[in-house]
Amino acid sequence: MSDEQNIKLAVDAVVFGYMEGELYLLLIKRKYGYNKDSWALPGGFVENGETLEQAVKRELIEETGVKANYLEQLYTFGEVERDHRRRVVSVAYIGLVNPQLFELEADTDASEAQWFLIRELPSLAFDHDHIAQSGLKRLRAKLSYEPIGFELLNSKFPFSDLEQLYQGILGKHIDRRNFRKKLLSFGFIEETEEYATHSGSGRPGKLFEFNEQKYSELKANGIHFEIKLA
Amino acid sequence: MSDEQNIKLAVDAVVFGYMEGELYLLLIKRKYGYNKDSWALPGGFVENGETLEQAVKRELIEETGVKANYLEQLYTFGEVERDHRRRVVSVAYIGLVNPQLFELEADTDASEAQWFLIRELPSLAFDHDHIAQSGLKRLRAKLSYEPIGFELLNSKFPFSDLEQLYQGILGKHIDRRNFRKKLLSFGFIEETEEYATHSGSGRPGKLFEFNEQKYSELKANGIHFEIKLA
DNA sequence: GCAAAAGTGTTTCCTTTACACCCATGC
DNA sequence: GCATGGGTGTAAAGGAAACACTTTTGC
Repeated sequence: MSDEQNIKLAVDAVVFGYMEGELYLLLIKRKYGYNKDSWALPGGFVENGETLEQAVKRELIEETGVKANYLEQLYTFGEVERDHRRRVVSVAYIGLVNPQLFELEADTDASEAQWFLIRELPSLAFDHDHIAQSGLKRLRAKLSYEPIGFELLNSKFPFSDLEQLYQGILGKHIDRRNFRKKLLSFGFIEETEEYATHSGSGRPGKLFEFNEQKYSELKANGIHFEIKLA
Repeated sequence: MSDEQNIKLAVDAVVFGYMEGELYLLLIKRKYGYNKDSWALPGGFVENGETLEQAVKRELIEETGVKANYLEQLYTFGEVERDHRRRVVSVAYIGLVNPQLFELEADTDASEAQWFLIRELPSLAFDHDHIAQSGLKRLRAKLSYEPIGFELLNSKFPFSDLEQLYQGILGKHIDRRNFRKKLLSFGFIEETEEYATHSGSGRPGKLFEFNEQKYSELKANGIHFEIKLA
């Protein structure tokens, strides 16, 4: 029985980054084989001795040099013809990364790795357009009912960064006062004594930091968070 | 290269049924191989020419005779040691079924198929306990922010059935008046002119039906549904 | 001193909750 | 006629939304 008879299992990563008010997606250019030279999501086959999550992390590092500190399983794509060469089922993950923390380095299968503005994506190999869109949809949904997104920022950030992040990703205007009131009311965002170094004009804002532990505690008790999309 | 070198891909189904105020889980007794005679979730290997969803549907029918009218992907379980014999990664689905519509028939790999009260589950083969619990958690979460659950009832049902279903699954008391008001306010539950045939004592209630189309339209526009768990 | 962003409270509105009595039916 | 579940409205409380002026800084 040839290899052609078996279903191969792969993982793909939809990794988002955020810089200066804009959301980016991490893509690689494939070095070998079918779909060579087209842009695609980082990913690859799962090896026998590793879990799915280990596989994504490994592929991400190999292909881009990025180590995602937030990873969550998105969906498993199992259409029969998603890869024309052979049957491949792929488990997709969402990752969040602060791009400033990594220098992109294409290593193995990828000849290039690059951040693309989310609203200027090239067309992607296989069904990766579809996977990326699902990822984006999930990110938006999740952001609006769970305060993730701190992974996209520096560990200390002015409040306006958070605002902009939310507005950027959700594509909506958010009332500054209500947003700040709400997020601070949970208690997992803490004020530090530092101030932003003036990154332009205007009054420098205080820096805040995310208290992951407090967040986990609250979450365990059923946090109730929601940013309306109106 | 022996078969042992390849990862096998399976699907498993966490199928819920609802009868007389109680939530049930559909289990099979395995006929062959390792874990023979222990209870397990219906499921099996994905074949090369079928999608994941087709595989679940096929296995469900083969092993239990049940045709789920609601199926949603739950999660993909990829721990290395979840099956001690060889590497198996499993894509789990949640299904909802009105048990009264089917006679259980174990067919191929299963020697028996049976509905188990959710609070009296036997211990299951492999990591199926874990999968089942994830499924239950998801069902509860989903039920509380999206009005699924009509698949568990007859197509025409008295309002009290819905109430009981919600209370049964969420394990909480719900105010009858507020619940009815809220659900009817969406407009996808329609009053019929029929009345329940007295299934006991008391005044027979009007029968309602779920208008799936209206529901889909609303959902597309971003429905806002939530049943508080307090 | 002016342009740019940060910081801050109050009022209005709407949604959610709590709550109790009458009605139809079977026995 | 009584036991059982069905049907219904209103008031109070709480959370979300709308909204504008003052402060600090760089230039």
